[in-house]
Amino acid sequence: MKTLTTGDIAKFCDVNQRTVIRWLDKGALKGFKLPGRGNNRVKLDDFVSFLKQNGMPIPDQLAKEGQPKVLVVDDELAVANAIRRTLKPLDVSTEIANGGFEAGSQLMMLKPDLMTLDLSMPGMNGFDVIKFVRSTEEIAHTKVLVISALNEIELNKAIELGANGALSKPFDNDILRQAVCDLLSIKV
Amino acid sequence: MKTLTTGDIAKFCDVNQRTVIRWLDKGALKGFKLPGRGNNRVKLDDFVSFLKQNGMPIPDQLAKEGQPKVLVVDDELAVANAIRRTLKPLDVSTEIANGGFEAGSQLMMLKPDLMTLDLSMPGMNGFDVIKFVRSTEEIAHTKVLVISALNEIELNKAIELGANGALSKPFDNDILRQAVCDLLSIKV
DNA sequence: GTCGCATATGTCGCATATGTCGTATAACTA
DNA sequence: TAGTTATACGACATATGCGACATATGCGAC
Repeated sequence: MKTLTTGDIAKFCDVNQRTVIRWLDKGALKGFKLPGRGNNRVKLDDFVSFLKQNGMPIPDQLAKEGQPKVLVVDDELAVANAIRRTLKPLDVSTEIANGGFEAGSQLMMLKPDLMTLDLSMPGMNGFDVIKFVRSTEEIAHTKVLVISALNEIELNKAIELGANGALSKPFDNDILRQAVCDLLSIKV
Repeated sequence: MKTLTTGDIAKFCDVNQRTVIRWLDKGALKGFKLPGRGNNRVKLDDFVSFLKQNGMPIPDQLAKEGQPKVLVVDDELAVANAIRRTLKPLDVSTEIANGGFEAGSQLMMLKPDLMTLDLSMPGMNGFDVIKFVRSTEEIAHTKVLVISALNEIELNKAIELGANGALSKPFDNDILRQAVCDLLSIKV
């Protein structure tokens, strides 16, 4: 578990260390204290969410944590790779899950900002996945973008269940990029 | 009784080992010394209460409290329920995952102490699951008990890949209970 | 604009916690 | 047994928390 000291944070934010300590005292930034004299430590994740929450720039060194994470769920590796390739120009990190087990484990491990979801995969019901995401607190905020060859009616059903968007397969690259950017509030 | 060295604790807390020794000297952290040159050991329980007392985050690797958690992975609900029923008399909590997605998400969410695994499920390769568990730090300690209708050769392959045990389906209730107890070091 | 106020942030000094390094040796591994 | 790794500890360097005070910032009123 990587942690940061007040000094580290002061450098990252280009502020005085005293100020960081005050943020911690006030509770603006979440942290904990070592038993000695109460030296502060902040978990890397907490720091990154603090930065995001305040719209502060994320240092290059932490950029990997800062980039929005996208999980591509599709059992056809060719399709998954095509999606990844399409998203390449964007400032996001993408992971591929080509099976139900991988999808589930990666979803809970990465807690991605957005997942693209194929509705029809062997041994896995896409609609159930949407319901699961929406009802599981830790990932409830995850945007779900359905990419499916199913008809309009099914796509609408996905939206009703809580998906944030739906594209029919085959998809247009530009439209996919646009949809992802819209959902993540980043520029193309 | 599981104990930790100063080095272990230093890693967990992301602190210098020298500091851990000072905590021990000062009595902030309870421990005892080996007869040799006085190398320190800390009981796991003492370390956990130390973390709690100081409001420090507890690595989920150590979070274990209460009943051991068992995750039953099987696509046939009847089988899964049978396993759960068999384990009912034991002092464990059981959850069922009857699909690849559920298996993956529950595995990462619960981080169970033991999972029973059906090797042949639609859209999911049991061997890959074993490899995944063994190579993923957060759950590498999870015991894997394969329960499969496949032949001996396949079961052995599972063991070689890192499964902690393998039973052929249909299973004998007593043998299953015994296997689970052995792996979790609890009494029947 | 600028005046004034409330508040956030910067600066300084001190006591002390934590990090670093080197060395002798315990503890582990085969 | 021999070789490897981990550990304790002293001594020193650096970082940290905090109080007290100085300065900067945002913002409404005029």
